[in-house]
Amino acid sequence: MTERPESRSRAERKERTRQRLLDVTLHLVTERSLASISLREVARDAGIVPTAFYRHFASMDALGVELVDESMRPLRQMIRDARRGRVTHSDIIAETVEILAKQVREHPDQFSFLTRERFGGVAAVRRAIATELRLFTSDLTVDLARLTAGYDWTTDDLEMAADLMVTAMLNTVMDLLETDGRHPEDAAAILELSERQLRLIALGMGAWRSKP
Amino acid sequence: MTERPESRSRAERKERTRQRLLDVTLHLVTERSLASISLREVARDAGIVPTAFYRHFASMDALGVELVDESMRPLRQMIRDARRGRVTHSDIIAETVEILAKQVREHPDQFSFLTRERFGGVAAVRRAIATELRLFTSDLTVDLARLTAGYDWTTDDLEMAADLMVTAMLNTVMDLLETDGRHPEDAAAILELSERQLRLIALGMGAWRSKP
DNA sequence: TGTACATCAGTGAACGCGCGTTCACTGATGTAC
DNA sequence: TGTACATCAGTGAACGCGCGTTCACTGATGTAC
Repeated sequence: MTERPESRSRAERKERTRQRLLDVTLHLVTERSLASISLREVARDAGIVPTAFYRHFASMDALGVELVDESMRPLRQMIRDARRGRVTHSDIIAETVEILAKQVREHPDQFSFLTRERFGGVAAVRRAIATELRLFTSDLTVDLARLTAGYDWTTDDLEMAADLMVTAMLNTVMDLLETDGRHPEDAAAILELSERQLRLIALGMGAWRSKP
Repeated sequence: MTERPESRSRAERKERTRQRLLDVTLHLVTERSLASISLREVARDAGIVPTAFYRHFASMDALGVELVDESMRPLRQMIRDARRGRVTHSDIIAETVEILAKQVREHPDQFSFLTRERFGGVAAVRRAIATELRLFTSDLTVDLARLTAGYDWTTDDLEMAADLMVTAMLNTVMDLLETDGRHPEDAAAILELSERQLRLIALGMGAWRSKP
């Protein structure tokens, strides 16, 4: 009845090793860039011999691209939370920043990886992140369209505003990650700053329609 | 009368080699991150033997910190241009974006280095860039204070707005660098986007004072 | 259920390579007299 | 101006190390009969 981990199927064991490789790399990448992490180092930390790495990934770059997918999960979860949140909270901006803070707190390694490698050395990884962020901006544009229904905003203008908001939020994420979690009062100040910035953008949007 | 380069003084020759090391690294860093560039590679490209590198810098990290100083020069020039520009141009935002585009066009390697290593692997370099950017935001805050004289903006709020503008402009820089200069029409679209975003922020600032 | 064979995740030795750093050196430039 | 010595940017051999990748392998798990 009670199976010991060793008795799992070969496929399960392989999947576990693969996941360990991803986890270990994500952990290493919080302190140094992906480009400076070696295949041997990752294999060592995952408890396998370097050559066994190739049973799972063709190269560290390939692993990096997989890691983008995995790291985007909390971001996608964030969008889902945000859309649900809007039903329960009267202040959309405060709610959004709260959700952002929660996701960063719960998945610091993933956000660290994404913001760090966004302009890092590996082209394939950079491209994968850019694509995912564009999808994120897209979703936000749709939400903004819903909120500004009735006003004479063009899709292009909404996209522009969404892009600015995503930029501001990514900057918030990077600031949050730099506080290291050792100074909670710093984190609170950053979140307050972020909230004010988003509010400033929202005010700008309110004034926008009266302009040509 | 006409001295050949070989006849320069020892101090001059040393300075030239040092500059060559910095130039060569800046060029290499546009394609890969600083952390993945080797001392030997830099020495090779600069035309000296690896051991001679130590006559100029204690390590690649030390060279990186020097490079921050050097790369910040176009940014400082930008501020000077922007302040002068305000006398000659009626539209501050259009002028600012023009100046930004000009500086990025003229010094792509420096901007590439700064935006890339801003969250890169070398802690000392990251810190040096953060410090310089904070000074940049400071200067912008002073300018905003001048522009909003008479309104009831607090310094804290001005700093918040300046921070958002700097964030937006850094994002513009990164987008510009990604177009590679091969598609001038892309660059024009990015600059138009940037201008609209800054205008949105300015509108927000106009509406801000009527809020608590 | 038992047997014979196939699969394949992980092993371990070996390779050639570029790395950072040490060291004693060379020879042109600079300085003191 | 000429000579004797000091300085020091750059040289070249050497080192030990970790790297990515190859290869033939092992032995537990899976499959066919």
